[in-house]
Amino acid sequence: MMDIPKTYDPKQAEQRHYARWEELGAFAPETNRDEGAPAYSIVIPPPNVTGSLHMGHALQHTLMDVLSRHKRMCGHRVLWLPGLDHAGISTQKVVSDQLKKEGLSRHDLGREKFIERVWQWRHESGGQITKQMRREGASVDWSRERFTMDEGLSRAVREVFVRLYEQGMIYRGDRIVNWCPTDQTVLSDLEVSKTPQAGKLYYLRYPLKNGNNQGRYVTVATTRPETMLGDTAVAVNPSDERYLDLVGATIELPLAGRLIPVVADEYVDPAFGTGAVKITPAHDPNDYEMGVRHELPQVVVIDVHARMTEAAGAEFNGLDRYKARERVVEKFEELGLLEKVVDYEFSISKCDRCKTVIEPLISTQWFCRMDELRRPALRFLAERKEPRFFPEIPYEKVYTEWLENLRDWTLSRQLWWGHQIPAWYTRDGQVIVARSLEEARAVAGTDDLTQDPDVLDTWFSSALWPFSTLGWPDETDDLKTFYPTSVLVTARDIIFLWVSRMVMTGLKFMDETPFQDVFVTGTIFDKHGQRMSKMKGNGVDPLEVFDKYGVDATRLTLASIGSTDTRWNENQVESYRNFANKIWNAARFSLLNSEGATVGHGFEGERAAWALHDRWIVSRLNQAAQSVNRSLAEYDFYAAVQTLYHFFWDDFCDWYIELSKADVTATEPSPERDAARSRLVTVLEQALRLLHPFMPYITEELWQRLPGAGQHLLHEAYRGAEATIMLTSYPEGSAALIDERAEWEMRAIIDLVSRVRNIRSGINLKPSEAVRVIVGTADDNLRELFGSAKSMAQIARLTRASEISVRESLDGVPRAAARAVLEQGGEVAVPLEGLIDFAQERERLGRERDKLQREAAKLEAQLANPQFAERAPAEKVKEVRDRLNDIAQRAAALQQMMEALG
RNA sequence: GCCCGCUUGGCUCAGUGGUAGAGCACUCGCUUCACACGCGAGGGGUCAAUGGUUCGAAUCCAUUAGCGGGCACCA
Repeated sequence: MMDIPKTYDPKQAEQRHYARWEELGAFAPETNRDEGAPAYSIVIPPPNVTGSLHMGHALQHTLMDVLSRHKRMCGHRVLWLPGLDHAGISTQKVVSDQLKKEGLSRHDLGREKFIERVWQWRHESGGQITKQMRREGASVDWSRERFTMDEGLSRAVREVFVRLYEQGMIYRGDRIVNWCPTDQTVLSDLEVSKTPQAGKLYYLRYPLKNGNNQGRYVTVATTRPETMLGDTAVAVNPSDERYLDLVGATIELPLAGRLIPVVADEYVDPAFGTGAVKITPAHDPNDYEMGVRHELPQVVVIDVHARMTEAAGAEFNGLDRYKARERVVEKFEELGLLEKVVDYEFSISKCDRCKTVIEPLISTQWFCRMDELRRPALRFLAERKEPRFFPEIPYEKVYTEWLENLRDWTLSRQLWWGHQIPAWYTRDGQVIVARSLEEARAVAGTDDLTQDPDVLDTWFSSALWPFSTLGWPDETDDLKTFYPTSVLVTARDIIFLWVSRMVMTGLKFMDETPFQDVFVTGTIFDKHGQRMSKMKGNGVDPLEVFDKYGVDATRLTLASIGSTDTRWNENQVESYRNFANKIWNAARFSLLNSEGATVGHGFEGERAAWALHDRWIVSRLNQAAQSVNRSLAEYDFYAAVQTLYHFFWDDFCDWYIELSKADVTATEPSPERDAARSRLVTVLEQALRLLHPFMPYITEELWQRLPGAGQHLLHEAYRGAEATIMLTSYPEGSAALIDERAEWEMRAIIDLVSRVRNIRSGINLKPSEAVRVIVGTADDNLRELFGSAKSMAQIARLTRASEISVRESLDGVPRAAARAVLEQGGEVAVPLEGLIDFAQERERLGRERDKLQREAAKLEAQLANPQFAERAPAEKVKEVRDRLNDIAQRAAALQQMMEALG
């Protein structure tokens, strides 16, 4: 306690406390011994096992940790469950790339060996992530850590798949799908994104066959000429008069030589292009639909590698799709069938992961019908507002609209890493969906089965996360206690991919929404407003920020970001680093003067007998506590941080510590000194508790050093646990301890002190130069307040005054004095013989008076408006009238002062 | 194309009907016995524009502009 450094070193504290908390089991819900404690649970959005944590993760984790620590201190049985996602495509890609460097492909290893290799990587990479989370201070229960490929979760995946299949909601079939030629797998609609593309629109002439149409042609417009080789019709709108006579006619498809019909379909927009559309059912989703409507054949001319097939004709067979495009256009030109080519901007689907242009292909895949799943989700939102979105705008609407327009979900992926689809095929093509090979064999009556080689979309297992992690399908205690979870905290880009699907499966299998609230975090951009990304290399590494400013300061910055989109601003972190240092030094002062002090003491006896600043700080503390609790209940993290920051810095440091100093630093030991010191550490201890969910490390570090801090301070639910601030009770804020009178009185003192300081500063007085302060006020209460020996000593100390005198007015004060009007009534004068520039002083007073008069004029105008008195609430009218009186009084006082200056 | 959000001091952001706020930056003065990552005192904004509703608008409505986001099967 003798040698507390002047500067807080975050690293020290960060290294010590996390390991201890973990050892104590303080993160586990079992630490709570209160049988009746309400449960509070959060499942973490499992980070991809391939990734390292970025600032977005740090943001989410900070918010979840604040909530968890807060609720834990409130005595809830808290479970924050950590885990990782196997991230099918990404992970397979990472490991494949590693193999590539060794000159190998996954096929060289074979499926089994490859998967072994992925597991190996999973352990290395996963360790990095959990290490980072520990650094963040995340109070997750590591004993319940889950991975989406764990046996338990895999079992849940199979169970859900089988049940949905049995109910006809999962089916296998041929459909046109999004195919990524690079990743060699199908993708769901959510895994492709449309990007604008500057391209060309090619106008191709298709000659008509048939007798009387000889020599005529139809022109179609297309962005993908190479697909014409797979055309099986041309469509026009049935109401399009230009083409009325053509419906039913036959076209001789150039290059292919195939005969194809002209069909009529409402889908065609007569206003676009030529009003005639080429139809390629095998390679375009819309054409596919139209093909089904008109029973058109499907000619597959592009394969899974985006190369032309044999069906495209010998001349094109094996060509890359873009090469084929050039060739087709050349050919049309040669044949005189290329009408024109125009520049055209359109959007194109790309694979989210590798940015390859998607090739729509017809393929046999597993799908999930969403209708029955989404209906309850929409109903729960409409009828019960579950889940509740924070912020409600825009996310509730975005979520609803997506659910309303949902289409079937493509479940299968042509990968090796993931949950292999629990479907087996007999030699004669029978499909058996079962929970295990044994079950499948029993059903099939044969051992001669082949399992479907495909795996499930990663998001299929994620969709079950809130209950699969708690032991489902078994009815475990955890499931009963912690489902549904309390809140989900996540980034907005996975509301569809993940949140909505969890809601749907939760309602389907647990009959309850998996979380009451969904808090959507903001997005952190770089300082230019660009999204942070690995590719751009503009990301800020949380670990570097931790190293530079400390975890607590970073957490405070992140907490105040909350749901706001914001540009990363290091200055903010620096200012919170300074705040941490302020806390450190406030504690340092308290500890350097703590002999004889005990936390929890010093506030004995009638409150009315306490000193003003003690009543005041207790009032402020309780106001702050109430406010923080209220803010957290609404997920208003920013407000909570602001409250804590200003309570600690402004109220506690700037005023309370200063006002306590005389008593606390008395050189002679005395019961009074002990009591004052106890009060100081008691308030500090409460403040540290309030700060703890946001700044776990520094608060623990300091709390451990407080005299009298120990097990007896723990929340009763944690009785018997080792002493840690983590398990103390969170100050609720008691209305009974809020003292309006003390706050009014302190405002008067603060105002008086500030006025005198302002005067001192205005004439550049050295701190060492003492002044005389004369207060004049007709208010008995104020005279009593300022005139008490205690107050006079404190005011003198804070204003560096040699003498304070309090009177009924400033009459008789020498002309050479700087004066100011007090907000709560009365005036103050500081005699400054020889130091005062009368003209300058008059000017200063005049400026202040003018300002008041301008405001008074506004208020007068308002009162003069008869409509105002008539229509505004009486309470408001009175408020304005009172304020006007107050301002007028002050302005008059200023006027008098100016006159007194001569 | 449709839908949504944002626009507040130099910067990053709070504020959602009744006196414009914070942090940083800036100016002045301070080695005042916790802290210069500090202390004290200041300056700075017609709240994007226009119109409307209202006794009263940064706040509600409409339009416009700029920025950002989501959705969409227009070849």
